[in-house]
Amino acid sequence: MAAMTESELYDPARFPAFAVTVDLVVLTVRDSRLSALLIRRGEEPYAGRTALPGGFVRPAESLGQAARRELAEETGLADLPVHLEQLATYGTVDRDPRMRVVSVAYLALAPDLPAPTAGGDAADAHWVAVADVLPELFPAAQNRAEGHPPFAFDHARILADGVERARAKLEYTPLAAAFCPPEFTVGELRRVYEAVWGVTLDPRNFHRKVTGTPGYVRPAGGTTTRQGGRPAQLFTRGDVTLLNPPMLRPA
Amino acid sequence: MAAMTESELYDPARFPAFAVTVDLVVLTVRDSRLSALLIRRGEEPYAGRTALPGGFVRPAESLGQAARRELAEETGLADLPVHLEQLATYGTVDRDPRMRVVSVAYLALAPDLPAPTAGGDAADAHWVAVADVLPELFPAAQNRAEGHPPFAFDHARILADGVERARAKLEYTPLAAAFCPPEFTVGELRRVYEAVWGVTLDPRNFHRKVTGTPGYVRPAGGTTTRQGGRPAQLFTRGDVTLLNPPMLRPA
DNA sequence: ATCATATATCGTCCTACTGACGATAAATAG
DNA sequence: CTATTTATCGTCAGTAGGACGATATATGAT
Repeated sequence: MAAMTESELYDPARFPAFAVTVDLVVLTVRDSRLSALLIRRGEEPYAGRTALPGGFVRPAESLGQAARRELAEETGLADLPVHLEQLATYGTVDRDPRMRVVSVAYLALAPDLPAPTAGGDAADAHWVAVADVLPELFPAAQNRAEGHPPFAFDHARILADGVERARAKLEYTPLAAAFCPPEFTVGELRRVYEAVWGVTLDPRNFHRKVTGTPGYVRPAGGTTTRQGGRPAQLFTRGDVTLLNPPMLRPA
Repeated sequence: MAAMTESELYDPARFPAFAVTVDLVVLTVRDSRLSALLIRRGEEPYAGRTALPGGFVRPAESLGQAARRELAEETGLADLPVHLEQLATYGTVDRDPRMRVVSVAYLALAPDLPAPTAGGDAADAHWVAVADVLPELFPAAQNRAEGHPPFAFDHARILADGVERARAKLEYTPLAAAFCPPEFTVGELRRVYEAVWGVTLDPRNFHRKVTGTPGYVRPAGGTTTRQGGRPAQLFTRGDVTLLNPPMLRPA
């Protein structure tokens, strides 16, 4: 039995080839709303449907390299300080009607970009508020229950998985700062949590929590009045990778 | 540009095929030690090296189905009540010298099995204490620093990633019970945490924590004296999927 | 039988963290 | 000049968690 399994392993004819793609869940916070970078498909299958940016992995690049390349192509900006991590891999038999495709999804968290869709391939990419396309992820908001356009492939699930991953990571890592510019205020950081989690947080307790968690943020020296009201101190990202104690989502 | 990308997408000749495999990180707790199911490779490449069980994904099965099939083949026991979840996907260009292989790793958590390696393909599979092959994951133990056999491919990293996933999941999910038989004692559950995290926990505080977390465990009615000492109450798994409050690893 | 030992379980004390919320500071809008 | 907005500091009570004492009930040794 074991020998037969080994012979099967090494016989490429018995194990047909797969196409491998990367799909990107690129999230940002715009106007206090969690938003995703989405495209509209121009060709079959699923022509006209909303989809995640992505593409085939090339023979000479690793999965992570493919994800970074696609990200640079779709956002039109290379070498961005965006956080990129693998999300999950999707390999249902008939998720693509043309051939057997295994898709490795990546999650990217970006600050609100100055030129969101400037580049070439990014011509048809645009930011969409997640609450408008997946309202079930924001039960607190009054869901207008509008019929939003269906997604291509299993991209609705991938996007939902990416949002859930981001929500979980905000709890115990300092990744919320990845949604902010290099210098940010406590209020801006709080609005990130509120947008991603779909909740409202007490500004006073949040301020105490952030400034009291060692290594989360470091004073940058200046102040700003970007948001109106009393000027707020500017901070930069700290150096910890794990928040202790963690930020807890309200039950 | 966008049109050219689309034409690339649909031209199978320009995007060569990948082989797709699943690799399994199967963990259990035996004799109070975290152990993994490992095999010894019989053929090149990496003949003689230690490796994770796994194999090629078949054309008609999904990734999860392939993982369950391999698990059944390797453990020799089908329909086991083991927890199985996707871990991560590894796709470095030259991780396999024969061809371009993308491997989707799965994490399985099992109670100590009565017949660990009974089945056919499982002839050369055996349980190995993780601390013996990856001592750097257990800095608290006095590392005997023995040269352990090197792993095939990138399986050392995959195993390490699986252990780290398991460690994290014990904190905020009731998955520790997946290492226990259907009925277990608080002490047995504590030894799971101690084995996986590589720490010692205060039995009194642990008992208070577990019995005080709503939905984690439910009294089964009987008692047992499996471990010697005063008889302990038996419990079964509760119905929550998220522990609140979570079990916290000692800093 | 008695004692040593091992495990299980309950309780106490103290500190840290958190949620609810009052109060003050400093900008802008009218 | 006043209302409004955002930022920041404090207070207070309830909860959770680490350290650890005390007791209960089994097995194994003498």
